[in-house]
This record gives sequence, C-alpha cells and structure tokens, in this order.
Amino acid sequence: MLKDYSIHGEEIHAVITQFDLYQTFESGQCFRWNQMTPNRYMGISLDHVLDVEKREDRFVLRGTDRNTFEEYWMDYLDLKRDYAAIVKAVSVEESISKAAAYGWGLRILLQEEWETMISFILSSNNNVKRIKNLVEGLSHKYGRPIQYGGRTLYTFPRPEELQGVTCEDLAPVRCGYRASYIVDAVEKVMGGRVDPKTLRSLSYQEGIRKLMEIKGVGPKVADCIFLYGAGKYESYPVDVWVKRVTESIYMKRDATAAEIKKRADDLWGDLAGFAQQYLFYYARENNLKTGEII
DNA sequence: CAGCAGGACGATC
DNA sequence: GATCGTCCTGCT
Ligand SMILES: [Mg+2]
Repeated sequence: MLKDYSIHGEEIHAVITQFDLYQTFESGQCFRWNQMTPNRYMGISLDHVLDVEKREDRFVLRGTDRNTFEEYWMDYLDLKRDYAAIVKAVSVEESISKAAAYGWGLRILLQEEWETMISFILSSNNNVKRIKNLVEGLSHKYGRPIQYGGRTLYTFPRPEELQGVTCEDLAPVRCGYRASYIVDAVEKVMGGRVDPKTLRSLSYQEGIRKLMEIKGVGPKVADCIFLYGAGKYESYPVDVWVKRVTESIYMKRDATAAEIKKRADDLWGDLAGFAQQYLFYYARENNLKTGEII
C-alpha cells in the first residue's frame, strides 16, 4: 500500500509496498498500459496519462500532478488497500497460497466504467495482444490526442464520441462481429438503458443482469466489467485459464462456469476476484495445462 | 495452406 | 434450463 509520497518538481515520488508493475499491468485486466523499459510503464485512462518508474526505494510518477494523483490514480491503482492482507486472506489452501505468493505484487485496478465495458466487450473470444490492438485502434479513430513526453496518446472515446457509429464505420478497427456489440452498447448507454455511473451502486446480481442486457456481454465479460470497472470483488470471471485451474485444483472434474463460480464463492466469498487474479496470472505465466496442479 | 485460440449468441432440445 | 454450432481475426 501507499506509505508515503512527496512532490519533486514534475515528479511524484511514492513509497508503495506490494506493487509490481509487470504483475499488475500484464495480468490481463487492462489494455492501455505499455512497458517502456523493464522498470517503467506508461498508461492512459480518461484524459489522464501516467508514467510509472520503479526505482530501488520508491516509484517515480510522471505525467500527473498532486490533485490527479490523489483524486484519480490513488483509487485506480488501489493504493489504499493492504495487499499483504489480501494475500493472507485468500490463502486458504496450498495451491492458491503458491499462486498468491507468486503474484505478490498484483493489484486489481479500479478502471473507469465505460472504458472497461467496451474494452471487455472487445475482449471476448480474443487474446490480450489483439484486445490491446483493438482498443488502441478504436481510441486512435475516435478518441482525442494527448501529447506526453514527445509522443501522442489517444483517449478512449466517450459514449458521445461514439454516438451514431455504425458497423461499417468500425470496420477499420477490425473487431469483426464485435462491431455490432459496440454499436449496441453505445445505444444503450446514450439512451439511458444502461448507466455506467450507477453500476457501482448495484448488487452483484443486479449489476450482472444489467450488464448482460448489452449484446456481447455474457457471464464472463459481465464479471470482468463488474470486477475491474466497479470493484465488485465477489466477481469471479471464468475464462479458459481460470476454468482449467479451478477445475483441476478444486473440483477434479469438468464443470460448468456456474459450478466453478459457486466453488469460488464457497472458498473465498467476497474476495473471490482477488483469488481469480492470482490463479489466472499464475496459470497463464506458466502455461498451465488441463489437469495440472500448482 | 490448415489448425487453433478465445466467449456470446441463438437455435434446438 | 442445458447443449451445440457458428461467428472473426491473427498467429503458428
Ligand atoms: Mg448480453
């Protein structure tokens, strides 16, 4: 967690425990963070840019200011949470304990609702590399340019900026059949049928049901949006990796997504989302196969 | 060139 | 309410 920070000209120097840049930004939860050097990542959310460098004794943050750091990035990076306590709490058994120790510096980002919604609609039936390309393409075409450090970044387009777009308009983005899903999401949000800003006030069941009204949002994508865009940590998104690893460790049989989510709820309850993040990261980094145990 | 990876939808039972 | 074929693209 955030222990201390101070302003040094254009830089903010912060002492943060349990924070690893690679683990956090390469764990499949976000698509707009890029590694600049092994110890440095740059990302954008809304119209905020953040440039984070890990040093020996501190993190150096650039591209932001005190107010934006305190009012936006602090929550986005979940810096007030004690992840050492999270690791302990989810470690109910040997395999998850190993996975959580392995992902000791993971943090679950609290991302902006609308951006999370569209990003995870694009994520369905895709891998991270391609998702990043799609989100980048959409932002380049419909977002606004921002200059930082001699380069141009593009904001993720707001609903108003996508209002009226058609599948044909989206063809250059190369998102395939997901184009119609984007169109539907824009219509539902602009029409008020779905309100990203009230998502966080909904219960788990209400939120998932509401999100699934959008075309292209099924159980897995809804869980991702609710977990990463609303901080609903009882969510347990079941993708192929989490399915495999949960089945092989905790069920020892083929199971449906609903059965897997129930098992996760029994094991971790309101912290299931954190457990999912550790298991996913471990499984994917180690290319775990069906039946393999951690 | 073929095969494969990755979730949601819609038809069908 | 569960199962299954199909969708789209990029990589191997
Ligand atoms: Mg839906």
